[in-house]
Amino acid sequence: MSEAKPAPNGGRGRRPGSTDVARLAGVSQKTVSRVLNGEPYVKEEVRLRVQAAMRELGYRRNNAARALNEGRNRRIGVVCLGTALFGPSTQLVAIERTLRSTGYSLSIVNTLEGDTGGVAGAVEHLLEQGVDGIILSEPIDEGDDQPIAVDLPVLSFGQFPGLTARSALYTGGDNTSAGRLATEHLLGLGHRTVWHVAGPQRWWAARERLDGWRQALAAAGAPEPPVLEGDWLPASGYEAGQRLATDDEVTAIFVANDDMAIGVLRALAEAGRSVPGEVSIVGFDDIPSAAYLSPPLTTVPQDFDAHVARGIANLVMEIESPTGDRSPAPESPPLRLVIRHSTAPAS
Amino acid sequence: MSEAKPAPNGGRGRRPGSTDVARLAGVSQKTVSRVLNGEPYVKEEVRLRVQAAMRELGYRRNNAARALNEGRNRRIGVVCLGTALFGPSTQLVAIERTLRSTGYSLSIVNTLEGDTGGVAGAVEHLLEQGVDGIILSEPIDEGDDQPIAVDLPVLSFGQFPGLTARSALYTGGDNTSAGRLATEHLLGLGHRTVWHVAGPQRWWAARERLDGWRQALAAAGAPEPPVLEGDWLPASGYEAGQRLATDDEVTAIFVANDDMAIGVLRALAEAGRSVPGEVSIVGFDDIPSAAYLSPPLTTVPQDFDAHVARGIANLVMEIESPTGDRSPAPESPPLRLVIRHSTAPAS
DNA sequence: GACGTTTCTGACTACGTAGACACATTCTGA
DNA sequence: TCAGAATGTGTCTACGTAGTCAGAAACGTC
Repeated sequence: MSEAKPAPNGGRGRRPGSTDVARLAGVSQKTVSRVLNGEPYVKEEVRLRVQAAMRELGYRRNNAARALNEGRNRRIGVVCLGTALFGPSTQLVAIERTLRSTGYSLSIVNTLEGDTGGVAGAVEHLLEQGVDGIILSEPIDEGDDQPIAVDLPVLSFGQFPGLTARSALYTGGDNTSAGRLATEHLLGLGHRTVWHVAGPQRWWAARERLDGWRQALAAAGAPEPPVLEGDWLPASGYEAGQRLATDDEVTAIFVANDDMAIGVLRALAEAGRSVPGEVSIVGFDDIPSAAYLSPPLTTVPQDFDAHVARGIANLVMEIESPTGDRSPAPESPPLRLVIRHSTAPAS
Repeated sequence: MSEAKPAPNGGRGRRPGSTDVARLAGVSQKTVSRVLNGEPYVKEEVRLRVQAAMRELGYRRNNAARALNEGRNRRIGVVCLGTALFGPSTQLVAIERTLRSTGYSLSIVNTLEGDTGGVAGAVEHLLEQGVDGIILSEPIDEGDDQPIAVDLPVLSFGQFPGLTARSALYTGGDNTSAGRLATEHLLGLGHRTVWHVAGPQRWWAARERLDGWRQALAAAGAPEPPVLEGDWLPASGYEAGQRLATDDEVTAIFVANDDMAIGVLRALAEAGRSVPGEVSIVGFDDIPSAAYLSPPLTTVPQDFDAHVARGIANLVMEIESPTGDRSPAPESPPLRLVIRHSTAPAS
């Protein structure tokens, strides 16, 4: 063979390392490292020479080597659920934005249905990548989950049963209070009671919203109608709406997210029951289209940025100086209700 | 100080490495490596002993070391736009699913508005992480972008001007044909012409859909009304709808995504113009709630899985055996139109 | 039983970075 | 002028994995 022995990398002559920069600048590799990390005790003239050499070679620090040397990757893994739902998607964007400002990189893994091990499998995948911390984006409780033990800080947006971690942090919007708020709004309009189209009860957020609804009813002494459970999607809201539409007793419904509320609205419209004339509806999330539905939807907006920022701040702190402390009780951001035209006083 | 010198890692006595496994199993580190990689020429009995030792120590391969040794990270970076829009979110989920089956890990970076350098900055961030390939999820053309040069394979879902890469791959749904399809449907119903509420023209997908609309009009000899440009969100659709509602000539509208179509529907409803009685509307995306709007929306669904799968297959192939070839002309998956109740024959 | 395979195992090494430490040079103050 | 600090630079090394190569052990064949 006349060809040179193949380089271990792609084939293009090896990417330059700090050694190459050092040679070009006429200094030692260690000095290059110093310049790279902005350490003191480098003569200004040398610093400039090294920086010029870096630019000339198109040098870029090798993160694998750095990670190996330091024993950490500056990387955080997020376990998502593999859906394009508004809440999870918005939260992921917030996570990325927040994380980037901390200097950590972001790996994501989805737990797909039918996936071996579900969350456990996803976590394992992240551990193999060598992440320094893990975020459980939408903790769900399948019931058949095997317990998960991780020797890393874990941030969970909702409580996750069966999780043992080096330190388990918890943050999240206060779904319970939000559910209570939505229900109280409807009760305050004079409705005898409020029906509830819940999210899938495997989801922590769905359970909390239901709890809030239940609390509000109990506090008002209102009877608690049977719960209808959907899957967050409009189709399931539509089905629930069809059933509720047949019952004249139903005058107020709290739907656990806006997408399902769209389905409920449609079912009521088809059944000829006017909103808010005969039935009042409150949604949850305040998706961008909520204001443009027929009628515009009264709903509870979520402040993802706030609780994501708090959670990640805690997580990063825990990674960099492990205390093993639980995160402080999350002070919830102020709750709001956006009142539009899908709710009206009981007739 | 009486405490032991701090270990370079978090503090817990160092994570076990292949050397520790080797010691426990009474073999050399290299043999552990062989077992780990399923290489032949390891006596069955030894293999079992090593595997037992791995389990006992909770051994997990150190990926940083592996990456350093191999000169590649088995990692692909995705540049997203930092929105929770349906299309991008759905596509990201599809990317994760597909990528995982190839053995690559996924890093994501958003290009936030106001971010230094936009796409260029995001790409730089990924390069620093040492990714082996890059995906531009929603290529947009800001006009003021500095050109981007990368010595890596890059997969772009839409053409990205100013990109120079080791090999630039391109895949994407055929937005042009889809736009034509939507427009032809409306023309076929007897409408004299079709108005268009376009997406932001910085987006490749938005430009393509507009092109398709234009082509269909031209082919039918229909006059081309002025284009209204939105930002994908319902609010912008609402504004466009308000303007269109005042013009009795408007009997058919192709809206570049379903979210904006929701806004258009709302504006028409408020103006007392019935859909589809007076005005027909076609959306794009087929979001889950499209079937539950009032009226249920006729729309063009996108097949993300198909083009993501094709694109990533090409990208991975290009990473593992670089040919520098352009990807073959993408054979588009069959286009569909979901006809619901927002379109009707012209009166 | 001598030879050649095939199977199996280990020693040594590179990968790129940054920490520990040694040493040289310059500066400061008495 | 000299001790001692402050400043600047280089050498050596560890980090954990897997490639290269050397060689040992087991097997078959005439």
